[in-house]
Amino acid sequence: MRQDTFARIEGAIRKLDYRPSQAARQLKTGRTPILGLLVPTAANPSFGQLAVAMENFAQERYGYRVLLCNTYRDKQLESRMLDDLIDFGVGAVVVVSSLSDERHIEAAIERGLAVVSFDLGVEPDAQIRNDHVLADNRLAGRLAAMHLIEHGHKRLAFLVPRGQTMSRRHKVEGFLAAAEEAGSGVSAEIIESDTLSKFGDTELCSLGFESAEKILQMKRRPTGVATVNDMTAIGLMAGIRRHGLSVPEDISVVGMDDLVMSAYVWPPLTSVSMPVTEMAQKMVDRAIQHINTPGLRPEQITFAPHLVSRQSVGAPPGARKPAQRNHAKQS
Amino acid sequence: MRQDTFARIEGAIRKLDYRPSQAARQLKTGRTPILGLLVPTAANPSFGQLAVAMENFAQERYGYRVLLCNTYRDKQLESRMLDDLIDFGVGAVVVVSSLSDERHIEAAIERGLAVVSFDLGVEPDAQIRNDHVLADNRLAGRLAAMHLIEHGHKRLAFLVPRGQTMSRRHKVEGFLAAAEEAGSGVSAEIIESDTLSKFGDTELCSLGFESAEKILQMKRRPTGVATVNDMTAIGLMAGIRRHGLSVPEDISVVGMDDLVMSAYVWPPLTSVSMPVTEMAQKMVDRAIQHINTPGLRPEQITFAPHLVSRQSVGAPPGARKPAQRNHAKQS
DNA sequence: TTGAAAGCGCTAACAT
DNA sequence: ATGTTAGCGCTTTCAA
Repeated sequence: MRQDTFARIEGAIRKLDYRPSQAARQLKTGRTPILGLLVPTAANPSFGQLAVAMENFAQERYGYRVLLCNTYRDKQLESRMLDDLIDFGVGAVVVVSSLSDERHIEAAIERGLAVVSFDLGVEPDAQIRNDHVLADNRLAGRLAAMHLIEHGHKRLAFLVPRGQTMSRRHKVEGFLAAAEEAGSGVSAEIIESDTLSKFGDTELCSLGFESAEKILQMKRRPTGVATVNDMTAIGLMAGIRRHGLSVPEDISVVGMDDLVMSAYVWPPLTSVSMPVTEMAQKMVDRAIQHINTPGLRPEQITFAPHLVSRQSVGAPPGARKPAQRNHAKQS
Repeated sequence: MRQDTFARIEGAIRKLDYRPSQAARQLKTGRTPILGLLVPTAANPSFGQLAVAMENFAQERYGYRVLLCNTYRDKQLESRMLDDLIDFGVGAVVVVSSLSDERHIEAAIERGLAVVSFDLGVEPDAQIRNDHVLADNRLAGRLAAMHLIEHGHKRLAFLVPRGQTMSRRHKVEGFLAAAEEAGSGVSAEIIESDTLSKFGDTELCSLGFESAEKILQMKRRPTGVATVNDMTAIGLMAGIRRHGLSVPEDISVVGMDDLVMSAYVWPPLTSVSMPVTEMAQKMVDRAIQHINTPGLRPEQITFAPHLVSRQSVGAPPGARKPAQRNHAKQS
């Protein structure tokens, strides 16, 4: 193109301050620079962090924006959202740990949507039908158990909300496996808490809070308990205090997610940290690649978590001295 | 339309499973069922909650979806986002408390975008150029101060992050006014903390944490301090503990926002609660109304906050017995 | 009551 | 190197 033609056009653009219509462009090309993101709820800061990390990278790197949808882990809503996104011309979506049944997602894939599942493993035998980006959740469970065991705990427990996701199941498996391997006298139990409302992820704190009673009433009360996420762990610690016991003196607690806030609560929460930012970036990369190269082969990409040790884990009560309980309330 | 024609069409729709293209529809009608939402960062759970409340209502009530953008309170980013939203054909946007300068927002309004400002007051003399939905922040500040005063505190302080927003300014004004009115021996100071990074809202906790030192070194150390939000308050409490003092025995703390998590931290945080859900719904209502009736007159709508009393506020040290400090660390 | 056609603002393919 | 044109899939208006 000639210099002056270019200048002339530039001038016109400026003068009319012309901005291309995305709608028209999309109608022509069939694509729109938007990525979908389905999370249980943005009110849970761990998903909030994920959303921010994705939005940031998608924008900086590819000029894509992110359309955020809260699914409340509701299958109905989820598939309506998927449909809507397709109607908007969105080409790729990141779906965060829906409950295990994926039929509605497969339907969306059939209709041409590229989907990247977050934190949802694939059954060993099953064929991978779309990308999966996830933390090594078995390792996460294992890290939690090992940390507790290293501190001398023999009676472990793992607290999970009722709704099963694959990531939760894997965490449980890893936790149990590590306890088993520790052998001699180490026992581990799974405590399934009831979720009442469907807005499960907002009530994660209260769920942990209420589970405290259940745990404290067990005949062989555990001295070290892990939870699937930090919100639940924080609620659990509050519940334990409410019953007059303290963390970690009476019961040690380890969470998962390593929320920013977890370092500031009392006691500072020991937690299994997931590399959220890297995972977010990988998901965006994959999503865009799928848009650009239709036939792309689905992959499963796993990231390793690591444990961040703070002060919610200590020695079990009576580790040295003969068993003796401390009823002093924190204050 | 005749019965059978209708049936025939329905049948075709089903058979081809036809779904109208939003892009084409938008190109024709000039509108798209999407609302924009600009927040400092979705990683801050208070904005996460807001986003959820809006998304929920917009979808249920009007069939609109929400496009969430994280601004980091960065003017540059903010206006790029506004431009993008206009290009996408978005008709209305909710903007959460940008720093005071609103020129870029006015530019967007000029270009036909309807904007609803959240938590951003209008200067008394200034003309209202767009909708404003906000909490009565002066009242919020006042409630915090009064609560402290009722518990016998004489030396108050209010902790604010450096970046000025109108809502922060109003909180400060209310706080100061209430202290003033209490008269006799009640003093109040403003402590402005430095924010280092531009990602201010993610680091709110650490900001509170680091401000503890500043507060504890004051010659006439305050016994009751309020903060602009719960994240900062939680960080502050952690900082106070770090220096060997406890909340509320040595220093009482009151936050603002009343995050779900605030009830579960230790000590449970007393906080000024804003009616987020109602505000979110009002904003969506206004946004849609602006889209449907172009000439609509801008309004300023204020919601009253209320104080939720928990355990982070107590009597000042030495209220009964002669001054005596408690150096016991919580545990 | 139904069918036909114009045109929204772009992009891609083609003609100059 | 530049200009022209068809058509993406709808809605709206007008004709039958």
